[in-house]
Amino acid sequence: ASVYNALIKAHTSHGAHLLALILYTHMLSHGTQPDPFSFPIVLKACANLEARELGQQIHAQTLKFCVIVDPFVSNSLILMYSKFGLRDCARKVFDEVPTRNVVMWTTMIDVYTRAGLMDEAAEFFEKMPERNVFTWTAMISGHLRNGSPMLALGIFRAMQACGVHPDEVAVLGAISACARLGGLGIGKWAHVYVKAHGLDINKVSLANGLMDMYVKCGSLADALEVFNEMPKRSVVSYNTMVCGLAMHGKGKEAIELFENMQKDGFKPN
RNA sequence: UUCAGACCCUU
Repeated sequence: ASVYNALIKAHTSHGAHLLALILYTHMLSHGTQPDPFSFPIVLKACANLEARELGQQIHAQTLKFCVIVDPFVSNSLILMYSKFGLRDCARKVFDEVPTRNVVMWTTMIDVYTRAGLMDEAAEFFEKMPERNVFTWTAMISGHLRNGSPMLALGIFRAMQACGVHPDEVAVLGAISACARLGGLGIGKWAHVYVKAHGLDINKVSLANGLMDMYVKCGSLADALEVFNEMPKRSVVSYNTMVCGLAMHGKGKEAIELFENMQKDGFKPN
């Protein structure tokens, strides 16, 4: 099965989910049994294709072929059902797992925040035995999605108070909260934190987030500095800066940058 | 050989 798994995985990572599933059924019909490594790959493909019937069939197969409940498989089932919009099914899988790990708890929190059920998310957050940076960031992103940047910042602070070190995604959440609140002071602190802790500022989304924060907090000069120092830019980087210049009354500079963007080979979207 | 925060950050 491991040879098939590698092949199936190669297809899913290129977005060819349907081909992956065809390959999987080919494997079954040729007498090769799936192993616990097969299911997460193929369940994710079902989730992406919203293939509900097949997903349920494969759920049945996990019960048939797995002697013990594999945490990777359980989590993939929870994710798949939540993508189908079947929150109760996701919850049922979670409730029936004998030993839950931090990934499953975090997945459930994410499911609830996406549904706007922040009370349920908070309840899970408090109940769970251990939390890591993914868990904390899921709560931060959840509050941002649901229009509570103040609460997002509160969670970020609590995370640090608990001794969990923020990574790029966590800091980006805090930066995004600052942008919405106009909190230049904390935003600058976050920028310093990124530099001081060697977080990867070359991650385009992190630099984009910093630029956006500076623009919205009224510091165009800082935004331009981040932009100029970016080794790699995306079309979003240019959009952010063009809009930033325009919002700050620099119409001419905005148009110039818009033209430079096209010279750099970026097509306006 | 397999899972979670990032269909995110700009408009």
